[in-house]
Amino acid sequence: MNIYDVSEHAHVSIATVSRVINGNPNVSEKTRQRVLAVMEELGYTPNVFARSLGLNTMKTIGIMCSDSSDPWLAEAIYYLEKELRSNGYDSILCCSGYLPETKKKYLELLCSKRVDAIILTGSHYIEARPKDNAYLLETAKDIPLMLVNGSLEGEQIYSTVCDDHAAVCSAAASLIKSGRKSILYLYSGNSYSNLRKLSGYRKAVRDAGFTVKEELMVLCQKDLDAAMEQLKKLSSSGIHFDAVLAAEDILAVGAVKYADQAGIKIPEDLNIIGYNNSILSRCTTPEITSVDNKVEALCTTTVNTLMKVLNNGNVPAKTTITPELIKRGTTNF
Amino acid sequence: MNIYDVSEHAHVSIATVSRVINGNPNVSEKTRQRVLAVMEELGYTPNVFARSLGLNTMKTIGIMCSDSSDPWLAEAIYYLEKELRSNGYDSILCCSGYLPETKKKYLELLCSKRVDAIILTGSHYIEARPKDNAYLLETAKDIPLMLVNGSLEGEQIYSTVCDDHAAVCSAAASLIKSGRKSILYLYSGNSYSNLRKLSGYRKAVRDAGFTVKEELMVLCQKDLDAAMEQLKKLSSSGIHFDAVLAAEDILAVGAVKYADQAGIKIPEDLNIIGYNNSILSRCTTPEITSVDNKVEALCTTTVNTLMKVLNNGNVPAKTTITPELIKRGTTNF
DNA sequence: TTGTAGGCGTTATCAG
DNA sequence: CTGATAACGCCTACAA
Repeated sequence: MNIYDVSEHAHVSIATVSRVINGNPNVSEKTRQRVLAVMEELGYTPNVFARSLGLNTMKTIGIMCSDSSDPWLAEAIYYLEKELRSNGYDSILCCSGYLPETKKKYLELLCSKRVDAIILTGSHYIEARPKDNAYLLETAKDIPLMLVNGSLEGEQIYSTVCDDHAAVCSAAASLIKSGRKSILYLYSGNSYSNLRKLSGYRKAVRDAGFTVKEELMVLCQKDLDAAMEQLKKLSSSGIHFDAVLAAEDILAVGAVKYADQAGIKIPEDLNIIGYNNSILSRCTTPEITSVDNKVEALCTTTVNTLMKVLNNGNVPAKTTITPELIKRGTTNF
Repeated sequence: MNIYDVSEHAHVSIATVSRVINGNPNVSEKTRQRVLAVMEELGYTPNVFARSLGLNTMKTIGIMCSDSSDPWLAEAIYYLEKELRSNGYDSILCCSGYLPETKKKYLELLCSKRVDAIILTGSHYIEARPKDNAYLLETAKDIPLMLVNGSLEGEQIYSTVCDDHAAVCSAAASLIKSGRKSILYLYSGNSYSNLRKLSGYRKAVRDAGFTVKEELMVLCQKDLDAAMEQLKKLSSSGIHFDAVLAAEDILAVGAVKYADQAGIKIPEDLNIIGYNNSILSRCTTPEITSVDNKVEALCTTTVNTLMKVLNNGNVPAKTTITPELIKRGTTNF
């Protein structure tokens, strides 16, 4: 079942059938109707492979992320796919994990599939050392690269980010203003975004005239139990804190459970702020104050930008979105 | 940059280059090395579009789900993509929403993309009335359809399901055995899976010699606040219950929060069981006893079956996986 | 072991 | 407005 069959049944050439398929106006209404009728009758569908070969595009975007089961990334993927599809694009999903080698390998794999562009979702793709990002610049010579919540400068690289630095800085400032003296900063990695958040924390502490204490900035696995254990250990080793500012909601949940077990009152004796405003922040009692970093806005902006790029439009290399602090029961300001 | 360029530079025919690309043994080692060197030097990558056209396959599977940001579906997608990729297949993601028309529309869309098979993820694709599933049978005439946690009989349709009926039945039985008299069953839809769960609940109640009360089987939006409000309303309207068996973890979280607010003690005065054993079940205090319906096993089994199908192997039309009750703090058995 | 030639199903360019 | 024909890049008999 191909274009020849249709052309035969409709008594026209394949060129005319092709014109009908592609909405070319240079076809008489009568012919168009006849061709459409035959296509319907034969149940004909154009072969996308042949079309791709000719046009050298499949109208498909690669969506890369480290782990699509992560709630934040899952939500991002949802919005990206939806937005891309409404623009007529398919999405090939590719979970790369967190290792540099596999990230590179999968990026190349996706490229070899000749996708029209690749969206790198989440902050895990940008490393602190420029040389670790070199492969991205290399890939971007071939196809556009879109970063969601990551930032990198380069030809054909477009970033849409949430201002994590400002968000953490302002959250920490709020805690300090409400009387908190020792804010524990809990984070789970050294990605660019994590470092930006950390620097936001440092700034807020300095701005308030306090000294930044190394022992109050704690690296911890991105895991509920790990966070609880970490806090328990810190506390019993004599480190005092009256607030926990977490770089991930799941760590904040760990903080709530730690307080529960230790008999510490929230928010009276301990304030807690999470990050991402995910459903996790609403499962605990009290519910967790959390930074909403606007997944949906990040994703729709990314896709809009991409569409302009693919249409050779002029677009900014970087768009910044402003996060918002959602106040709930774990803080008292 | 195509196979002709490579053949020229390597002083061989395109057939030989093609053989090297495809690992055909009928090439002298010397020639192979020369060709490989040229490919490397030119940075040649085979054009997948041309290849797809000839072979009539892109080695791509369509993954359909209603909403990829749902935690359970997100996890399923993660495992599916990973497993497919390790078998050399790409995944095109397609979120269809919950409406019958859009589900049908997107299924056809995916088909027109000539994917090798479609995986329907989650129980939302099977409706109670056979006529509502007719379009699936129709599609399966063209390509294999794999159901993850849904079951339908038909040519080229393969189902991998978790025994939801048994799981709910046994969970309810455990509650009854531990002395609970009035178990409220909270669910959020009328999909095939939901109806199976409900019937498991009914069975357990009947088996225990109790009468099944309609007012104890409550339909509720799949939402935290909706669940809380629903329970509050039921309670104040005089309906008594000493256990909540929820068809979704998020509903169980709602139950915990309801008890918190109403000053009801868990598990002494109220038992709660959730479903899916998602991270949500670990965020509350106490943590929620939940049915683990084995997402990973469901997904790897599905992909394994699919691979056999695509290799014309003989495979069962239906595989059932046994769920497991994970006991935590919201029950006392 | 290697090369030649035909086919996969479109789209696009011309010529009419 | 319509038709013939040449790409698009690869795979694979078949021939040598």
